[in-house]
Amino acid sequence: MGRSSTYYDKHQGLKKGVWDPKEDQIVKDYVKKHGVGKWSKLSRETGLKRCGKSVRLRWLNYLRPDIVRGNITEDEEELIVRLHKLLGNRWSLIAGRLPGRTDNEIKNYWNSFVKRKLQPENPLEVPRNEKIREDSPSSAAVAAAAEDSPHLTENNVNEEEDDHNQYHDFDVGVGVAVESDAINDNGSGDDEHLRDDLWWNNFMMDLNGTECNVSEFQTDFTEIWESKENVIPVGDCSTDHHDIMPTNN
DNA sequence: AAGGAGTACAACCGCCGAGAA
DNA sequence: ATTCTCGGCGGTTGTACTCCT
Repeated sequence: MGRSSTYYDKHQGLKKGVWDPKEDQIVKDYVKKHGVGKWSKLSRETGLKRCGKSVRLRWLNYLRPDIVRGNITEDEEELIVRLHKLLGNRWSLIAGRLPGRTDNEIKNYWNSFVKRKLQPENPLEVPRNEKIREDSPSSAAVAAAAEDSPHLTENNVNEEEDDHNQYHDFDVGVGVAVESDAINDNGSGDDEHLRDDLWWNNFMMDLNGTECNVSEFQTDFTEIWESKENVIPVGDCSTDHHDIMPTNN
């Protein structure tokens, strides 16, 4: 899947393309020892022939221990649709509300699946390959969201995004709350949570001043998550971000 | 069985902002 | 004050895979 061939950037002597298991292990070992961040330093010190950006991407999208593998669940899909309605293409922020999911994964998911479903001419058509996905997403959920926001069709997503540009001043660097032991060893994991919560708090407060109705938004989540079993009740928005996620059994 | 079309997703690219030098 | 480096983000690309005809 993805890019198949490995090749070298002759200008910089950097390797590109698919990662092999040895490279993955080097990154894992380094992070375990030194924590995340300083990706360029990682490359230099380990002799990994990858640029820092590439290493960072590999870690965030594939190697992180808290990554959730598998298909997007119905619950997650509902959340994605509603968060996208609020935030637009702010994938890192959306991913920050879906523990274990990456912005890349959500972006791919949206581009390949949800947007197609939101097309008004064929909103509920099931894609051919959906049979492959064991827990295929809920068409009803997406259709309902499309009904809520019929302006969110493929043709005008960019216009919608302009409406969200008002949020660009926020600290968006808190998108993903990393929870691995390695990160906590480094002392940054808890801070990440705190900053995440702070951001979310600010976001909810600022939302009050926009055309989006924050109380309506909160009601939506309450209805969604409290209607399911084993859901932690939605508290105020200063609580941990897991407060809107069902517990895992 | 083979070829074409559509899909999933890993990875790259370009831009931007923050902090260091 | 300016330049450089690095990390982060969203957009896009490219290929393996799957299904349909």
